[in-house]
Amino acid sequence: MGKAGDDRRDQIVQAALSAIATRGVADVRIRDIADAARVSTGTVHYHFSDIDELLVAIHEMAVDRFVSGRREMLAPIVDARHKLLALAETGVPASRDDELVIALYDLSGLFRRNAIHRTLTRVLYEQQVDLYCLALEVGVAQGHFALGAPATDLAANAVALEDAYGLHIVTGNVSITPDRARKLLLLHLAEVTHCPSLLTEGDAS
Amino acid sequence: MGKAGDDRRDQIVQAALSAIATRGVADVRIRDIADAARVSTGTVHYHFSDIDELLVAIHEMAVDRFVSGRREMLAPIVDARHKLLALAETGVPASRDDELVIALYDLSGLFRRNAIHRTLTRVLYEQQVDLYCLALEVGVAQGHFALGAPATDLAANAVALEDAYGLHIVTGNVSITPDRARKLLLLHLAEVTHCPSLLTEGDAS
Amino acid sequence: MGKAGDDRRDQIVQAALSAIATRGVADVRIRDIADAARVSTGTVHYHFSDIDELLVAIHEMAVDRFVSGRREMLAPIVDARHKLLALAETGVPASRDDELVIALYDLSGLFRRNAIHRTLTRVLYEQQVDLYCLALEVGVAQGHFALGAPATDLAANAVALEDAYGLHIVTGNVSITPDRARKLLLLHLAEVTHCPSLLTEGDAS
Amino acid sequence: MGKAGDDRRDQIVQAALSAIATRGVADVRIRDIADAARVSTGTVHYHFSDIDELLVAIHEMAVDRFVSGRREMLAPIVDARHKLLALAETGVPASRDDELVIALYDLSGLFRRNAIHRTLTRVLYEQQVDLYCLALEVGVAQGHFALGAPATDLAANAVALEDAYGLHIVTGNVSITPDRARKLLLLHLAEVTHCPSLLTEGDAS
DNA sequence: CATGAATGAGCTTTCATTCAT
DNA sequence: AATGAATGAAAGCTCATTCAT
Repeated sequence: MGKAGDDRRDQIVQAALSAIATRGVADVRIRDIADAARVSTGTVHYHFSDIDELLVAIHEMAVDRFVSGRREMLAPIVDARHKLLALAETGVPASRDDELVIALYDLSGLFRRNAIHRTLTRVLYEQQVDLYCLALEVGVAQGHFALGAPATDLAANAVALEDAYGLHIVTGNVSITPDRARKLLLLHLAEVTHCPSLLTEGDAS
Repeated sequence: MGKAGDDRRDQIVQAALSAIATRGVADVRIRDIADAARVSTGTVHYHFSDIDELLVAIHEMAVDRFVSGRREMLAPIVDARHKLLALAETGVPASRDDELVIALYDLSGLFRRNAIHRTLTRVLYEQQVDLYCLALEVGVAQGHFALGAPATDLAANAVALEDAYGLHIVTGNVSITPDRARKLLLLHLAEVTHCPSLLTEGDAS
Repeated sequence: MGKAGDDRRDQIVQAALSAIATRGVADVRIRDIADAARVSTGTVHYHFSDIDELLVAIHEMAVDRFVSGRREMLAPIVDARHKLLALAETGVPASRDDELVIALYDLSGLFRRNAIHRTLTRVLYEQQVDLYCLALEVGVAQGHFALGAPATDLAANAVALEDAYGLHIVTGNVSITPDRARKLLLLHLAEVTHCPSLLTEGDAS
Repeated sequence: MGKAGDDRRDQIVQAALSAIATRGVADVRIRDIADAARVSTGTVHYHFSDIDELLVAIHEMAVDRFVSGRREMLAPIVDARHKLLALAETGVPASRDDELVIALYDLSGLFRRNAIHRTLTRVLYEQQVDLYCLALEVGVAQGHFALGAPATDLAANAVALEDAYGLHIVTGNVSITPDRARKLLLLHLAEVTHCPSLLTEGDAS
């Protein structure tokens, strides 16, 4: 019983993510979401009492998926340099059509409506920082990296770069292509870790 | 006649900026803008036949003001280190209530509605990059900085940091205070310019 | 089978009466009735193909219960003065929470939707008049009452007083408490029957 | 400015009264009211932020009109017997189509939604009692009436009869015609004032 | 028989837009 | 130029009703 209901909820949330990526939070209508989920508007309201509840659910899902996605990707990698390369690879949206990333930026703008959006945005940020932090510290332990500042600070900057370039890419800023964004991120990482091989391998990949 | 009309237009644009900062683009209504400008909704329509025209005007004004503001601030400063410090100082919103910055982030999200918003966002970005670029190159010429990568790339990263931290600050992410954001930005600048004095003076200020 | 089905019908009708008393006919939803009956909305529809059918059933039950309740109460009483006292006692709702009475007033307002509600309201009224009429005529026969007008007219007025005060009580008119309503009704009865002992015994009870 | 706006408000309230009398509070829609007032639904909302605010305004107007109408009618009448006759004449709706009375009964049923409806109903009741009270006391002073109970109690009963018969008339109870209701009310008044001439004159009118 | 997820017609409400003043 | 009352299209939301299970 709960299973089927949850499935339908997930289906709607997933459709809503897509609808938001397409139209933007400011312009998305229940009907767009219903259409994308192939259900009626009544069904959307049956599962979410109002639109804000749905928006929160979308934001939660998006954050979850982004966080767990990267964490799982990172876990099996042993060499910290490869961890960092993998982070750089996935930290920048592959294209301006990355629905998850587009929605994440849009939803963060709802912080005025509901504080949960603020919290989710902050949690997402902190999780990303933690991922970078871990990779940096492991790299130091492995003797690959030498840090000139606390790992936390360097990690914070790395995530900030991801965030900013991600925003430029999804808003279609032609100055910033995914490739260039990734290169600039690696440039930063190579510099602060004093590990030039990041650049070489980054190019190679 | 044109003069008075322009004044009224400016008044509305300024009020709209404030209204957007308060309610968010997604939720702002003509009525909010009219209220903030102390005029009627009819007057808003008299000066802006459709709302997108108004949003573009706001975006243009915000970009203009931000760009020219920083440029003028920077012009009289001779020492590149001081230029950089000044950039770092003003590149991060002083508080989460910085209406200009809040509106700029919000308006960039309208790129789907009208390509002008995309262009304006890109122009803003490039202008900021240029400012940093100039400061870096002057610093090299003055013998204060030694760059390990093209000035453009380093400038791009600096602006990206500004952008990301600005977004976190205005959305109320408590992990990122203006002070910490400024410190992290300076950390980056000191590292890539190999000019540690940026940190010292940054602390002192 | 029919037995069990009738039980379920009764359960729903009873729940609906309660739901109407709580929310008012104007605002009651099938969902409220289903909740009160501890069944699903589907079950309500299974037993009552449309809502008006249910409302009629509720009205019928309420009228039946009210009429038969008073009739049974009255039957074993011999002395007409006690009959009248008993009528006065039960003719006024004991409190503003009397669900049966609340629902009866509310349902009478549905006369526009379905003429049966009009008929039921009239039948209820006439039955009450008959009860008073009988008591008055028995009292005359017993030599306790002397009527200055036809028993029907006096009975009509008595029921009218019951109705009006009942309405005030259930709508929460603080000017009219159950006690005061009963006293005013007895005042009227004592006067028209020229039987002052009604007042004395009324006070004593 | 206020004048025109108030006129439009009054027009809508008046139309709403009519619409409620026609369809019942439970079934009336904003569209019905807008149609009756010959305006758009938007205009109704422009003047009344929600439907409850409008319902309260209607109730207030109905009570005002009913109270002041009877008070003005009564003022110039000197003889208390004529006052009473006039009250009886106007206290019972002339027909089941009396919009003011229909609406008053319907609106009193909204006490659950908003306590103002309860208050208004009570105020209406008390005003009517005051009117009867005055007439009774004047009659005593003029030597026409001899009361066997406090004027307040007798007045309360008179208003209760009005209320009950009014309700039966507007709900279309064929047992109770306006003429019969008036006769029964006068019967009561004649009895409690010990002034049989009320009946004679009542018949004559 | 009973359920409750799903539906969609129909309602209230919002709000950009118009226009007489 | 400026107003704000009025509009009505468009949106969110409610809820009676259906139907597969």
